Amino acid sequence: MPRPTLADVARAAGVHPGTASRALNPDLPDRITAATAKRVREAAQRLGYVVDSMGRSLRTGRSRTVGVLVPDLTNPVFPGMIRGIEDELRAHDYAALLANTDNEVTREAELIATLKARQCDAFIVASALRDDPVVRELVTAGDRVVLINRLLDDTTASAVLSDDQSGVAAAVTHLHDLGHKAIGHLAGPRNLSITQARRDAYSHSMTSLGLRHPRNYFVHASAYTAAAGHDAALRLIERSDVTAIVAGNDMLAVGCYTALEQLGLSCPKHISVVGYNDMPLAEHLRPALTTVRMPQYDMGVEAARLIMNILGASEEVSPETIFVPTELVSRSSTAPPAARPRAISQRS
Amino acid sequence: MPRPTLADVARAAGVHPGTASRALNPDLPDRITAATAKRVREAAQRLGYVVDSMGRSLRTGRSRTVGVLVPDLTNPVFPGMIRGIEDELRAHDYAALLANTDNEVTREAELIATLKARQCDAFIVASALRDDPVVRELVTAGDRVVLINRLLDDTTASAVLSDDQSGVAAAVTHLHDLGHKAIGHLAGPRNLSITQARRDAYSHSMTSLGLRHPRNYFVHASAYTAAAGHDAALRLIERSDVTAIVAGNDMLAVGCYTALEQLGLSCPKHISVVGYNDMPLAEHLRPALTTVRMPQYDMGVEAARLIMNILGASEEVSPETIFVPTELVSRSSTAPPAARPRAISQRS
DNA sequence: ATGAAAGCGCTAACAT
DNA sequence: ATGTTAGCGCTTTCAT
Repeated sequence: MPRPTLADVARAAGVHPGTASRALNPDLPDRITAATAKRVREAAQRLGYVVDSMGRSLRTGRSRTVGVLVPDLTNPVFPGMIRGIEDELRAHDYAALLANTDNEVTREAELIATLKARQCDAFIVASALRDDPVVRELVTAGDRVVLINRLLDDTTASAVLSDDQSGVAAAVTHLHDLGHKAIGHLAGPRNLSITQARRDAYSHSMTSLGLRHPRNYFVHASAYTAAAGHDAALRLIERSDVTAIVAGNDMLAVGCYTALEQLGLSCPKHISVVGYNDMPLAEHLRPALTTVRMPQYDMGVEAARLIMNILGASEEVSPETIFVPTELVSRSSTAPPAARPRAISQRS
Repeated sequence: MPRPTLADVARAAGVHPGTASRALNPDLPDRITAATAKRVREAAQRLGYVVDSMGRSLRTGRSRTVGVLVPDLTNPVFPGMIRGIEDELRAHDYAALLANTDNEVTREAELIATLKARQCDAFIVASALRDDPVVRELVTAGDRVVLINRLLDDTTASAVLSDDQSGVAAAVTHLHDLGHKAIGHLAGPRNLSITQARRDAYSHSMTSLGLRHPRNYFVHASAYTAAAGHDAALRLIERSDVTAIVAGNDMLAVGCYTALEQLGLSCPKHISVVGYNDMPLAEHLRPALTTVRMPQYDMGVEAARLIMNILGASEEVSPETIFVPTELVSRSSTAPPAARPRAISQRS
């Protein structure tokens, strides 16, 4: 026997479909007798009825679905956020439609089109570039959008961010407390807002501690990956006398590790490294990575809450930015500075 | 102006909606004049028309959506698979609806109900327990299901698996070639089919190499996590004289690392460790993990292909099992055996 | 080859 | 408080 329909339930309960609908959606204007409501619910239960979301969506114009765009699911930061998003959405009877953009704007555009075709009510975007044309279009066109771990240049949208200012400050201060003066920064690619935020936070922290930070103390990696971090770390270490590195995220910190290994240097003996995010497995790297913990799950939850607020409001709500607090997790990749050995083995 | 509908396109092209529908879905029985087809397509293009999948689904009874159930997105094996699934599905104009089961059967049941309500045409399940009642129900009820990296006891369903037999054999042989005789196995939880498959493969490999493998040479971890692996590895090392461990997956191998560290032993000096999966970051652990690579992305692609075949067929297709080949990746966690130091520090 | 019309399952406006 | 009715956007059978 096929899936029971609302009409089946209504028939079984001896009422009309409209009544059955109202009985099962108690928050509607017109109320229903407790008795009939009960009868309908029981019939639904007995037949194993579940609403057909297609029929409902077609009628209401809303799908109770939120599109979630991430740049790369294999980056371990995102799964945590997604869990948070999913859990919070489900609590409101919404589902997440997930898509990878691969950091490609064209793919992002394509996916957004697909998601719109599937009638997503809103979008949570973790993949936005600073000048992302597709996402900007989405925001300016009045679609409901929440950014997560990202911002757009020149366009305000609701967003959930970690408090990079205090996070980076904690990292720099931690290294300073250990006795480091020559602290470098391995920044991510320029086209992401977090890169800029963390770099500014680095400069600001160094300045307020009275530490020099000449141009050769920081370098940009071409992506937030271990490989790009490796290349950039080689440049940073060869061109400067830094005894410690604040990496833009944990994957870049991993790149520092492999660069140090290649140069015959050891962490934290010769150079200390601090990451950012506290991704899964960070504590299982060797040395265990000192890093700034970003509450990924909570960020996801907050993003979903923002979206639910926006969807629940009858009028347009003004954009809101939520900063989640960070926490320095001190492990084994940081130690007091020691002299770097004279001869650095050249690149292979 | 609101999203254009098919009627809008039809009007713009000077045809009736039915004709427009046929023009845009070229693989239907009745063909259309090349001229009108072109006219309709151009109108659609011009207006920026995208089909409303709700309307279509309501009419056709199919949603072009596949539910994907994973036990835990933060386990780094799954993102790769999901990427493969997504890419292949999208090539056929299908979307994936993703959900985490958290390894809880009740949550799994709930999610499947939700996904059914959203009219998923099929399911790809990476979360099935050997005796999973919910998934079994799905299979026996005739729903379209493909399992990935999992099997059910007593119920045949289409599945994509890694070739554990040869994968584990490669690991054992590798250790044997290095000179190890006392090779232990750190297995996963008993309620998963891969645990059983890998354990059987271990026994079989040991036997065919003529190696002893008494009961104290293997132990089950309570979950495929680093913490559970840690506990089980302590038991294995304390109760046996193994000089090498084949771990059920990479997370368990990480547990071996921390257990060894706690015991004051070093890897690979005192004990060699081989993982399974070659998850992201495996090469960035210290020591870099020797492991059996499982082509996660390809497995996802294969699972999606199976589903597309099943969905495309007019009749019921008989279940098919695809084994993907594995490859041993030799890194730094394996080396020739050395005597284990006499005194093992007791557990803290 | 195209037009006409019905209907998928649901909800909301209107009627009682 | 409940019944009646219309229609969301699409596909498809039937007619021409």
